[in-house]
Amino acid sequence: MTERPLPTKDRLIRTAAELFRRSGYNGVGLSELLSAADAPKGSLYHHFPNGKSDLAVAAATWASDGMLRLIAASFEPADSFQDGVETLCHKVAKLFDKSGQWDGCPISSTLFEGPDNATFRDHAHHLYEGWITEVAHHAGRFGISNPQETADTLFILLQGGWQLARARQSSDVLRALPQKMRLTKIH
Amino acid sequence: MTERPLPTKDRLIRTAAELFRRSGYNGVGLSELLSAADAPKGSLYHHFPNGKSDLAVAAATWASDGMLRLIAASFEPADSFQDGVETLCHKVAKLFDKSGQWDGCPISSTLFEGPDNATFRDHAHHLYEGWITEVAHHAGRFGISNPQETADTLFILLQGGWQLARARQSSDVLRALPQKMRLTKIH
DNA sequence: CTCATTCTGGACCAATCGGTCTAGTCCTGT
DNA sequence: ACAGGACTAGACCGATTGGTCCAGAATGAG
Repeated sequence: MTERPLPTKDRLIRTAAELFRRSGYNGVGLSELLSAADAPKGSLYHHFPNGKSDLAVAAATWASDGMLRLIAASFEPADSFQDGVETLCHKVAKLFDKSGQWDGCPISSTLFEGPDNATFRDHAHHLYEGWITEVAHHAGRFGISNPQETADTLFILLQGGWQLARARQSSDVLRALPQKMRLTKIH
Repeated sequence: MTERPLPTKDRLIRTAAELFRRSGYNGVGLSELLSAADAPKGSLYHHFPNGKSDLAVAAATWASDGMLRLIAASFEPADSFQDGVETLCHKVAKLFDKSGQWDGCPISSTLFEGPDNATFRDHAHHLYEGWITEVAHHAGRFGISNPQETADTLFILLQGGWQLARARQSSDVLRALPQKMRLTKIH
């Protein structure tokens, strides 16, 4: 086992991402968070001077980076755009199953709540557009005619599909997405 | 003006639905809720013995009924299923704009948080399937070959579209949904 | 070894949380 | 007129919230 102690800051970010995804920004108290991360309060406010909100932004960014890596890992070795879509949806479905079939989208759970802070909204928008840009890049690479719109569609299907999967407690919906996507516009 | 005083119970449900949609179940305190509804605490616990959670279920149900009426109002006078989809997406876009382009889905904001109560999850599932069943009914009525799957797709597009619209602070995404739907499966 | 900096540990705080409880008001049926 | 249930009003409660603060441990540079 790689029993790496992992620095406190990273431990905070990871557990924050996990807990916020499960219960939402307002559903997680600092005490619960700190005990889960096994860190004292002083460390939190040392690494994140603005406390909970700073940590939430960091956690959402970290989670978003993971998604970007998932997208890249799906499309880079793919033979076609449709092939990448298939792989991505499959990976997301696995992620869903591993998350206990209940957690929400890490970004919306973390940033779409809490203070109706403009910073939160803008950051969420920024992260989402990052996903879409990454998908659009690959769409263009595979010669899809309207990469931006195609990326939008995939994003919408994944978000909506995740929501329905959550309600049904089943990843079947997510696995069926590529078919819907195929019928959409990949000529 | 129809200055109907509206009974306390209904006032509680309506304001609860509104506030939960905006800030999520855990983002709204009883004090804020009660002052917004101009009701004392005693009334809440008279009408909803289990307090906040009972109220949340009632609020989500009320909001869901509104959505069911929106679906019916879109498909009943329609000339075709695709026509109904167009109308529905248009209506939802208007709703989005009227909500200040920030509120979430009333059901997920209210029930997908809070206690990881099984009751909440089941009720959310029940309400969502109600929407889908209603759409599927109209899809069948218009001779769509696979009404259930078509209804699923529309639900997914609306949920995902709403999410993206929220991030972009624009209802354009929602208005563009019918086109994606058309390309999807209506023969 | 020494000193400065970074980081940890946790006591402490006011504010707010959801919830309980009871005294009183209002409304309705008789 | 009066009885009785439906409803309101809000004081009050213990628990928990996010946040502050500082003493001290650990660390790295000279």
